[in-house]
Amino acid sequence: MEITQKEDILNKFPQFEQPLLVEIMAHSTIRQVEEGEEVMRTGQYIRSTVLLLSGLLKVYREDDEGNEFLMYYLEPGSACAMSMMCTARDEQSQIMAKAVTDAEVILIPSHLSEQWLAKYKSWHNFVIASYRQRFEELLLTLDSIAFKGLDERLVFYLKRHVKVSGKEIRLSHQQIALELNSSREVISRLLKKLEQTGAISLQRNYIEVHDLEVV
Amino acid sequence: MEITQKEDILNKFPQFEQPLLVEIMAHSTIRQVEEGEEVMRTGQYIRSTVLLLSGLLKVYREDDEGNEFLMYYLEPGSACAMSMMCTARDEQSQIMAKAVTDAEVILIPSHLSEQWLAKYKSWHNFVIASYRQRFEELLLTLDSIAFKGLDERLVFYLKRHVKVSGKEIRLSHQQIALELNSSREVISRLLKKLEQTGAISLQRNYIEVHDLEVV
DNA sequence: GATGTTCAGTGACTAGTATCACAAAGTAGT
DNA sequence: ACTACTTTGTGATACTAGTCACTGAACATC
Repeated sequence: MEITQKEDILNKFPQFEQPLLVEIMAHSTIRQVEEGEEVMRTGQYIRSTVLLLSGLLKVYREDDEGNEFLMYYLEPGSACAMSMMCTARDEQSQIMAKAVTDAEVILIPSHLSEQWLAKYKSWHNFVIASYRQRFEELLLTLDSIAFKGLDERLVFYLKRHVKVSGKEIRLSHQQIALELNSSREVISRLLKKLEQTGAISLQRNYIEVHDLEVV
Repeated sequence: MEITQKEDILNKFPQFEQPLLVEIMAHSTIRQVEEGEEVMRTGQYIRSTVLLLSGLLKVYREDDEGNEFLMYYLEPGSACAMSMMCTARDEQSQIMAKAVTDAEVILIPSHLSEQWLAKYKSWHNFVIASYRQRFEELLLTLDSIAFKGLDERLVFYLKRHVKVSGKEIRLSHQQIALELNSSREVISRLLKKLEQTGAISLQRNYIEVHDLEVV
């Protein structure tokens, strides 16, 4: 069991040097997360750095009235940037993270991930790269909300979905509306339009993406 | 001259340990920036970490059509998080930064700011804290765009302005409209409404904020 | 103080999105 | 196959914000 897990970690994080992998194995815990389960909640205190080993997480923001919007997805081999920034003094999470599929996460105690920054070059690089990637993805999300109409945002959303989980999207219009902080009817109408151009085809709880570039 | 500057730096960054201040003095350059001047452009390669010594910078995002929206302000004693993330491999800036007032910035060569992470605890903490603060501010901006109407966004904008440069706001409606990616007429109407509630009073190129909490 | 320029105020219209109400289609359980 | 439930489709309506066209006020320059 331990050996398989270690190999798994090595597979997902090949850039880590051997001694770091050993430390990860020795001091971190692996947690199984079920589809739909919340990995992190707004306001929750963070004591661990979260790495994703398998599955898919969505990271999103939620306001007081329960509205939400998607920030980005986390794929295996990546880390929750928020959990890395909350190291030192028991800070609170500003975001929500939920498992889109069953997933496995590695939890590394904050004080260790802090130490490793100085100790392991590969860890340090990984952390900086994670910050940067998340920041950039956040900027893309921001752009799409600030500058684009809902039609373009929907296309952007679908494209992102295709990238992380393929051309067969199993979501109801309601779920999509929620993640874009819009309403079901509007999403239905826009999807219908996309179907008419031939970019996608629609069935119940199912969207098949043909070509979103032509739109 | 050098001595004054060194004391300035110490004043703005009291958390830095003495040897670090010495290094900053020795290896960084100070650049005077005039009001309205661009400190950083989207797509520009970044070779320095930027610290703000005096004045006020606005950091914003711009799209292909020249639309923009404000991400946040940088005040003296803070750093451009983007410039810190672009260390290693000559990355490009994703953002614009412009001087709102005359300003002085410290430019630290990227390779040094990288080294200092391991060498100086205070630098390391400063960098992490900067990431976190910018990330949080960005999330607030994102919230206001995603969840709120323009009226609330305007109040949010005015509040932020009061925080960084006081209750007397010397801006035209046009400039505000630009930063919120809206149009002049709409901003004029919303400001008028705020004036009617007594929250602000309006004159040409001038807004005096009385109390934005009541709104 | 006449003139040109920038800034602000306002009404009319339009486009995009949200909301409401309801119908139709698909799915699951019995 | 009947029922209950979920999902999708669609028209009518309302609201927010953007656009256009124009007016008047404040300021600068000469």
